[in-house]
Amino acid sequence: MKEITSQQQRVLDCIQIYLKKTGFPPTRADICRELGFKSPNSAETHLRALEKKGFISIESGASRGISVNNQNNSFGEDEYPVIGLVAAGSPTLAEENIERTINCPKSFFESGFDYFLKVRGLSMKDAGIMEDDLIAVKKTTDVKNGDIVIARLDDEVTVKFFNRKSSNIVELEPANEDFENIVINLESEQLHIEGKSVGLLRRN
Amino acid sequence: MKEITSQQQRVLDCIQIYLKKTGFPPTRADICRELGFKSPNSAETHLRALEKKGFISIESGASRGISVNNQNNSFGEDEYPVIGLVAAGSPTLAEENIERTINCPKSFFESGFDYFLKVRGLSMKDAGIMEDDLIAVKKTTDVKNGDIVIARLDDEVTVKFFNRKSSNIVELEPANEDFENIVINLESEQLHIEGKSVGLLRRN
DNA sequence: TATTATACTGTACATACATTCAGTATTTTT
DNA sequence: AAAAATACTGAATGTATGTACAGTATAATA
Repeated sequence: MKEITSQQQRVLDCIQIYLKKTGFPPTRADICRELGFKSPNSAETHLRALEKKGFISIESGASRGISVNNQNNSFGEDEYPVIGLVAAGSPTLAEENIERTINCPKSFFESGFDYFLKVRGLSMKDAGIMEDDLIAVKKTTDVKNGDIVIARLDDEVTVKFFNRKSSNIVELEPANEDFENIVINLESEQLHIEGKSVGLLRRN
Repeated sequence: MKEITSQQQRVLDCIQIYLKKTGFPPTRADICRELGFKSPNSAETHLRALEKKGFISIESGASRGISVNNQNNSFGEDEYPVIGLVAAGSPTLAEENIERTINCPKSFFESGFDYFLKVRGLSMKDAGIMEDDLIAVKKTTDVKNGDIVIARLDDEVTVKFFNRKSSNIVELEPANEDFENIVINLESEQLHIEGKSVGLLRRN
């Protein structure tokens, strides 16, 4: 996506506002009226520039044939992948790990998020995380004590409470008395923090 | 909103699919092509019928000037109210009970839903429902044993498992050993089923 | 320095489109 | 039994609209 000029941005905004207001795209004349242009060709050239830069698509010959391209990321407008909590291996966004995608507004979980993780087992049940729940995961290594983190030890991926005991000792704590704390000595073991939970989605 | 005929529904669906696919509404000719009509007037009359019944609006003279009216309820396209679980009184959609609204696709929870209910207390914690969780509630009285229902007894509203023991006896079962079952004799007590849980949303 | 992109005005024209009129037939409502 | 709504075909028409062509001017690249 190339750079956009301020005037082109005005035209793009105009299209989106018009769409929201009326439900269909503007004509060249509509854009001129909204932005004060006196020639339909002013709108035309801006539209062609926006098309060339990939911000919009224009259906040739069709009246009002403008559509705004909203593919900001590779997963469509608001499509987020659902990844199964595989016992071995990191939860990657590789296609073979994606069970499906869920359409969900970007701002749905406060701090933004990157994907859904489907939970296996009941090790976090006292934290209200049940089997097959979808955890909204934000990819980050910046975690604090008490955060629910997605952690990888060797090839094992788990969801647990994070608790740094000292500079070298981290405990991963389940929320289920049937499970035991995992104590990790960072000097002898490798711990990867894949991200943290910023929300949860359950569908009955 | 008046009744819609099956053919009118096909036209309405056609408009929405076309919109999703192209980003702008169809022309009369487009509708004919999609649905196999041979005269643009077939589309025209259906559009006028849909307009008359309030399903769409038509901007006179404008090409592709069709917009779909999605104000089924008073909360905008995809805005769902969040209602606090008030100890007394039914969870109504009265404005004073609405804490805020959440933007969320209509199809987000499988069977559709009507509002979010903010949970108070931990009586359902073993079912993974924690304090301040938002339960997606579908307004219905059609509940089965094992459903998580929003029930009202006198002026008390609770979330519990539903269990009909006999034609006159219903038990509302918490998911927490610190709480006890509520046994209701329908002959002597009034039980209102406000709806049932079709999902859950938690935001950290 | 030449060229390309940006940012317009203004005119013109073919066609994409909405819309009306004239029919036919079936079903639903009054 | 009459009237109105539904569900079409087919033809005709005015205009709404995309788009090309001819200019002017400034800023950004090469």
